[in-house]
Amino acid sequence: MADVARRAEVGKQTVSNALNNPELLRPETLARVKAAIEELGYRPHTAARSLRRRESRTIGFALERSVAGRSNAVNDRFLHALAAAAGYRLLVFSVDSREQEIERYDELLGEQAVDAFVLDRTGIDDPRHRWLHDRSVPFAAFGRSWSDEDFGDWVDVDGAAGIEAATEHMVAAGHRKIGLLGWPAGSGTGDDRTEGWRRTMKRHGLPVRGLTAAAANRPDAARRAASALLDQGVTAIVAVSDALALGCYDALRERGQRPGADVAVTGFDDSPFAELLDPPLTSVEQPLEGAAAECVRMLVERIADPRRPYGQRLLTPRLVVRDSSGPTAAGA
Amino acid sequence: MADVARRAEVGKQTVSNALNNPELLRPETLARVKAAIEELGYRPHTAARSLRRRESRTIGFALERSVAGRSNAVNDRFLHALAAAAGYRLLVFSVDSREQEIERYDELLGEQAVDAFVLDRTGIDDPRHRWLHDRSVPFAAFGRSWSDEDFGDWVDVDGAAGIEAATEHMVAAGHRKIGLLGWPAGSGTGDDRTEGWRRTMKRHGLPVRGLTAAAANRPDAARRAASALLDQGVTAIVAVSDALALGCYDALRERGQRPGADVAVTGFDDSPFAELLDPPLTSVEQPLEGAAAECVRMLVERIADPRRPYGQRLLTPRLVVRDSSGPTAAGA
DNA sequence: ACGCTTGATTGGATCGATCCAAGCACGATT
DNA sequence: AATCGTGCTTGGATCGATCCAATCAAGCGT
Repeated sequence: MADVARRAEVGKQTVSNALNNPELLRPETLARVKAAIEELGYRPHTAARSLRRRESRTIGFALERSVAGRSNAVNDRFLHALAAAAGYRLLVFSVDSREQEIERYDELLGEQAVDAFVLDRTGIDDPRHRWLHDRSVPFAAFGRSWSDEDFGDWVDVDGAAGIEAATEHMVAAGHRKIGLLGWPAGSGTGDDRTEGWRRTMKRHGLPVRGLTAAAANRPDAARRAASALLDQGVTAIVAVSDALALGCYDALRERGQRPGADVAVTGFDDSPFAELLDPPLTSVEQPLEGAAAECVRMLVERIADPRRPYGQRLLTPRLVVRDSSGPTAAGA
Repeated sequence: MADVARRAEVGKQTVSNALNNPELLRPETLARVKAAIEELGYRPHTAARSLRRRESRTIGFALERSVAGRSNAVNDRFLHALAAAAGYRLLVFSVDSREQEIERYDELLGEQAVDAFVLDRTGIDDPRHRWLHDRSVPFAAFGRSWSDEDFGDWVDVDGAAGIEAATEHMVAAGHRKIGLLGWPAGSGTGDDRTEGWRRTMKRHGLPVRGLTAAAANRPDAARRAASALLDQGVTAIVAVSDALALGCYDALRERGQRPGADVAVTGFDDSPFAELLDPPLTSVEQPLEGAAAECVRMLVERIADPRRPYGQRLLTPRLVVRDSSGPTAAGA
């Protein structure tokens, strides 16, 4: 910095102002300083700046060990968008469990290596929210806070609205007997999505009784559950995950039928394999980039004003229509 | 730190030594300092340490924008393992192109925010290697350096060995006419994998002529290519990607045949959906954790001794056997 | 008992950028 | 023309940990 100051024939403080409060400088001086910075390729030293400012301008994000069976590809786009957060760096650390995650929070905060955290995969009565709240650490969660005391800012995808879009799509294609393939009751996410189907059916005066089945994301269980729905004579199945939709494919093939042609099928998540299937799977795409951007926005606002009330935001996902849900209306 | 020193009744330098050169302290003093650190919950300030030591102990990793069609789930496990690198932090930043990636390198190095980089998805004549090499920036690549001048340390998965394992598995099950479903020639990775099949077939004195087909990772192209192989009367197909294996599934079903039962199929990458398929897909699993660990190991060694010769390492992947490749030997 | 060596401990200077308060120049006002 | 005020610029102190050189205590041999 001293070199830049000398070259621009100003004091070092003026260089600092040129970077942090450019409006304080006379345009002419500012230009001279900027030129010197450019010529010398000067960049402020991160550590020195953090030390003096008492902030790291870094966001921490915990990467949990991949859980088998649970789709992790979701993280990928989200992470990319998070990393693109303007003005902040992203420090990624890995944890094997919830408890370890909080331990690492403690470490990183103690070392002042991060200013805030972004949380992922929130659970029921997630201990992280309270821990961070109690210490007034800024954080934003991707995934709603499933506890009664609604600590913290969060963004989530409106699963009900996503399934609603899928169901509407089926209705518009002429289907009337539309089954829902869900997860066993009790998971907040799954119940939320199921509710989207139920309310859409009711709005259209369509039947819901006996038209739901549930299974975990395993191929055999999903196939059996889908089979049970087909036994009810449904002409369309809305699944709450792509893995479950895959079970529908299997169940249909078992009967010599074809997804899309004989029975319409939709999934959820728009996994990478959705477009690789035959027929390609219609699925609900999560707005991960939007969610990441919203997390960062909330974080920035919270850092600016730590006392503002907590905010929440639901993002509406988008239905990606492919061949598995049509093109022919099967309900004629 | 001053507080800790006061509490332990020593000078601040002694506290520093307790952390960085514990062997310099009398055991008794060390214990007293450690106790004080514990009681006060003291943690060294990252920025201050970086400033003085002139190193950040942070590794940079560029996350490229997800390319549609290309599996990104691979990154997930790799990233987790990278983040677990002992003694180093992981700074993730996002880039949209190769050129932008180098720009960001320049920025981060200028700010002294990172000490080294880990590279991913290396390409032919990758510009990053030379750029980093010219500036003597420590780096390690996941993916071999495909250029003649072999700049840089790298680790890669031995694709040929992986396909070899898959092919051997087929041979052991009694198959003799084993087809290879590859990518169009010209991709280093694809050609390497194809070579693994060829050499295994030759070693066993099995035919290779007319038993290869190629397609990109798109469902229709893959299905047609797989169909061509089936026309040749193969009893087993080794595919160089899971997406291509999916094409085999489709081609078989078109003929009323079943993967695993009628014709054996294997894929590559062990994508999350491999075990969701019906039948579950036998696939070659990449040792991503090992690759990440090896990258970090190489990086640490290079930082310790910047002049040591560049090193390379090939890791052998593991075949995950599921139902698509058996259980019945079809070659009888 | 004394000096000497070894080993642990101490205070002071330093890394690079920012904050603070004081200084200077310039233009406007009377 | 002198004074005042505003706005830009300046040097000095500071953030927290580490490096350096000097000091101090203890242990050993003579």
